[in-house]
Amino acid sequence: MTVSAKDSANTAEASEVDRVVAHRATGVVPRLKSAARREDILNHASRLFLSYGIAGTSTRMIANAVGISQPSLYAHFATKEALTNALSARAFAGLEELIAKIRSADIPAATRLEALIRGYIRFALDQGAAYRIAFMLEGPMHEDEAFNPDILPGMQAFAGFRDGLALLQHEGQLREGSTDHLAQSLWASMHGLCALLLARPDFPWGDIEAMIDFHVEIILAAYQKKA
Amino acid sequence: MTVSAKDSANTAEASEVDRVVAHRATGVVPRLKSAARREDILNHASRLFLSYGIAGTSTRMIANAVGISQPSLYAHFATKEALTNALSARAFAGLEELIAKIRSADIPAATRLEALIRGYIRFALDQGAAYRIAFMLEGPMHEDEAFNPDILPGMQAFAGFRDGLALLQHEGQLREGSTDHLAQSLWASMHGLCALLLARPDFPWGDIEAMIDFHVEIILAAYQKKA
DNA sequence: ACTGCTAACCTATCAGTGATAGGATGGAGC
DNA sequence: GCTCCATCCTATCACTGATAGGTTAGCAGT
Repeated sequence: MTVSAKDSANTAEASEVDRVVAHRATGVVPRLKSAARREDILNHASRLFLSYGIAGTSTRMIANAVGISQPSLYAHFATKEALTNALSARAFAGLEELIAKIRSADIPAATRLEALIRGYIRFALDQGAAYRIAFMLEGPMHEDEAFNPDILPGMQAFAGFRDGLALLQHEGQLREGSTDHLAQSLWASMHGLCALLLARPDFPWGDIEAMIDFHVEIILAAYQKKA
Repeated sequence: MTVSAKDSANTAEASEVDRVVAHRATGVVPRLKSAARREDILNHASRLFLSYGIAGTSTRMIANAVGISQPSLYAHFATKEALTNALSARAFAGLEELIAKIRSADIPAATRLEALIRGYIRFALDQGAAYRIAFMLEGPMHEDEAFNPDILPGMQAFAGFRDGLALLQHEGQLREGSTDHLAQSLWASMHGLCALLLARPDFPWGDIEAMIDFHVEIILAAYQKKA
């Protein structure tokens, strides 16, 4: 499957390569300032990751899409992993913003928990590639391994989420107990659905929106303060 | 990080390579019947996956560990993916058995749900490599893609889990509603914790066993029939 | 005990991958 | 017009998964 995916990727990118080469010949792919080129790379990588997966997208495919040589990528990112982490960081900044907005939003406290949960799930499914990078890729093998600061963005977003829960708990909207335990447990419940939907889109889920609604209702009831 | 992992893998395996080469010279690595060799390969691959990850374990590392040449692996498995799937299948047969045992166990119906949940979580954490292969690797990119029959073992285990829930529901132990929705939602809740613990062992989880207990209690209450 | 066949296994090699070394070049500032 | 340096390139590396095709160990039949 990996092979066929790579093959289809190559053939699918072939026309794009031709186009880019043609552009190079006529000088249409201009030199860009570092920051702009960096964004350019991230945009193309993001699109390719969605089509061919992260492992299935080679640095050469990204470079071809951008219209530069493969080694030129390394002027902006030390490794392919750094590139994926940067992509993840950019996306997670959006989630952090969303969570902060919900946390201080002018909506009833009673519906803020649901807004947090639905916001998280929507983000994960919309930004599948970034979400995979932060929370689903093969990371360190042993728990005593050094904490990788590159995936901090995801952790920061989670911290914002936990703070939101702490506030809700203070307002009496969340059930009692260790806030850390509650945050991690709720995180797990949300992540489970997102991760399975992303990893196994071929599973017979039925109506996915209905499934999400069902799950959200159950975990809402589970973590909300008992009436 | 991938690079360092690979490097440490190579150096760590170096002594083993030497040992194997020495064995070859004296003819101590014998020819094995296909089935035995296949099990041999799976055993070594399983061990290596735990240490270096799936992507971080090359076919040459596996072959060296077994004591055969790298191409010889392809007499038993068409691709590396087929090898990992076979490994996953072997492990999931154990989960299926466990679930079937719990389903028909001579324990009170009231505690059978908890047994199912704890059995699933324990299996996922114990058989981390196999679990990753079945439910956490980058799979098909689009939901309309052909269902991959190689990961059937995981799906079969889930089917057994769903049947167990259907029985519990019939006995009045599970809350009402679509059994499929309930099974998928509960699956998601369990998977979320397992997936996060496996993917991010470097997260400050605190006492992991306590975290598991906390999560299990919450989802038990969420899916059990209301008293 | 010899022969022959087949499964098991090997070496050599392939294209593709992430990454590095070192040289070319074009545009901004004097 | 000249210089300088950020930008970008070609050439190459070690390693990966995978394939082609030849070698050999060991068992079956005589």
